[in-house]
Amino acid sequence: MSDEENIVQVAVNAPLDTLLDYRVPYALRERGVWPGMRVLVPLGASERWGIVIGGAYCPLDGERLLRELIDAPDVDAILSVDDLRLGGWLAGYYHAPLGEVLAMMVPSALRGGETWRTPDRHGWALTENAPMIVARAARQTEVLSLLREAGGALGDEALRGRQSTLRALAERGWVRRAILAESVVAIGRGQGVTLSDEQRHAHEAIRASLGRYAAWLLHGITGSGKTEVYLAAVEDALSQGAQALVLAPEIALTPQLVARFRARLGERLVTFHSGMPDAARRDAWLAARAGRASVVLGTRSAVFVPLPRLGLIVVDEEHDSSYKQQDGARYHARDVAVVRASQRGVPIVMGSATPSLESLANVAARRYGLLRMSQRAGGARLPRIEMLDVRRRPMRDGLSAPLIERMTDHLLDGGQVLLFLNRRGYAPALTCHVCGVVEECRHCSAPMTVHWGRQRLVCHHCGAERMLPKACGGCGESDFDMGGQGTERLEQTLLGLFPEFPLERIDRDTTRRKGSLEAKLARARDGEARILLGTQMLAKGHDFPGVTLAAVLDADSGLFCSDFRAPERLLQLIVQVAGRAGRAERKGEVLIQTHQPDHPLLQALMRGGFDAAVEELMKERRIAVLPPFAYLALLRAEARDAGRGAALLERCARWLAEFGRELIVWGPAPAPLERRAGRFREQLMLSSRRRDVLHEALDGLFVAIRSWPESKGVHWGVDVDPQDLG
DNA sequence: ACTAAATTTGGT
DNA sequence: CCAAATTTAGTA
Repeated sequence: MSDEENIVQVAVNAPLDTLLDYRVPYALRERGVWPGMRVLVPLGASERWGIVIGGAYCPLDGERLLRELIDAPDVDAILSVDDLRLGGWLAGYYHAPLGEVLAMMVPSALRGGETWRTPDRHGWALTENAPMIVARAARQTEVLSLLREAGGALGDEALRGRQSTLRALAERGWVRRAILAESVVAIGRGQGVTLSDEQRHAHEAIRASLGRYAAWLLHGITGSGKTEVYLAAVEDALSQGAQALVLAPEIALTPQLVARFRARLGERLVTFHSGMPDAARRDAWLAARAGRASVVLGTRSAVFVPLPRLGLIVVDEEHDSSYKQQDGARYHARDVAVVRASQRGVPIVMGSATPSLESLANVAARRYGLLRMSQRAGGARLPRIEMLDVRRRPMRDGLSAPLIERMTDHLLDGGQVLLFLNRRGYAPALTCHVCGVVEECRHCSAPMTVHWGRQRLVCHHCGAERMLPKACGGCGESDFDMGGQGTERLEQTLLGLFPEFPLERIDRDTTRRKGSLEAKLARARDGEARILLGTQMLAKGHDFPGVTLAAVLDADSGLFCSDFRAPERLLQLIVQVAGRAGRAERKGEVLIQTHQPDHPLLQALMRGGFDAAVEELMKERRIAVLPPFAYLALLRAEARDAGRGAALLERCARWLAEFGRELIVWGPAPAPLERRAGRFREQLMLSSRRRDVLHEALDGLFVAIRSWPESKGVHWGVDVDPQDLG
């Protein structure tokens, strides 16, 4: 066939399990079409975008004619061979369609028809003397930081509606008109920073591994100065002319990390996270791709930012579960980062004060090197952790008398107090005191949370809201019981107990408005707020030097939970919380309220700290054949009517039985939240000590499922290495 | 995902 | 009984 040379395989952005072949039309042949290029293709009756994977030499057998590409607007491939290789691994490992994976690797502003090589794009650029903030000019400060985040310059289209602000800034000489292809200002290497012995040791190990693949776990307690090590290693990479990729869990939650990187690396740094406008994300992505930006600091999705001269990857807080994507291709950014480092032959540094069991197991298996830092900068001491046995103690809305006493001591002593309660709202349920009916979400099989301030019931799973009922729907009486604690109720209790001490509640409900989190954190840091109350949110990566007492109000909820990772998360919370208390000269205290003081995990923690507690968790995981001693995949099935999902998974379980003892199958069982958003959810857990067996089983199973009648009308999918089983 | 085709539902 | 609603198959 004479057309052989002019046929390409395309990974179309659609949930297809194969690549599709297309003919290259006459008009596109001269310029050529090659792997990594974006192409617009006909698919059924519509048009879709895809990425060229390669040439095809053996098109469809049979006489059916291949269809032609509609367009290939770019002059060059948008994804490099390296990018395609990473995407190929991702699609295989997470069992996601290649076309969807590759689309995910490209920022949304470049996914459609807009061409990305826009010569002479006009915009605005920062000048050298632009300040970080402009006093009493929030709009100007915002524009300056937008420009800074994008690498120093942004196109007009990304700055629409800000023309008057820009004109004001231009008059003061802080911004100027610019053509965007030009390179941005670079500043020199940071100086005057002395590393401690531990930091120097870690830094030297990483430096010695530049230029080849090596994986490092930097296990450093809070305050040991991990960021300084990252910065030193990044500067090493930059001085060799390489680029660096730095991942952090929730960039919006860690402005301090961004500020420190920005201060040291200046305009060579771009940030990349989901809170940025599409145009700014595209510009940061293109700046990295063109080599104009040397360092990319971003969240999960930044793991795909193209870096032609990649020399180092850093993953901060590697244990954090927000690295796991929870929909679509359910990838884990830390694990993708390790694969990327290995494919590109560069070192990766994963840091945490509370490493995941998976990473610790990789250290034990000698796949990762361990770098430990156990000294706190400035000689600050780690706080004492104390268990508070609350059995038979009088409780006042979740606060035991000894805790209230201890809080009083610390507050009168001038200290700050930090309280954790991992449940927002007023009360976790509204129960009729007469007939016992619990107000449930109409779409989920879960009780709705009472939000007193808004006088509403809110479903924390699907977000549904309704008015607080005046009378019980079952019996008509209006005598309700609101047992249990949420942060909103605790706030009221604390306002009553300690009216003279300013309080700051930090959870998703009180930080919804833009900038309110920053404002609250600032009040917490500078000591204006004396009592800090919040959810998980408060434990992540914030420094509160004035805190002398921290308390975990309900440890038991982490000890008895159907999710096998809950105890690990509780341990991480306690140790992270401990790191927040007493960082300055004052020694801190950590209190853990529990009804289970004899629980082996808590006992181990008291006896031998984090390491002993980890050993305890490892023991349990080994016996139960759970990660890191086995690999998991969760098959999910969702259907409008009950039973159909289970029927499909039932057949899957039977089919998988052929793999024998190498593969353990649990279920099918209703998902922890059986009914969610109006659909019934079932799941089947697969576990194997051998990763290859698990993946082989999944590959075979998917081919089989598509031919089964049970799969009709059922939404099904797989989550490889699931984080939470919900 | 999107769309066209096939099948079920449902109202007069 | 036919039109609307819902499910299913296929995409090169």
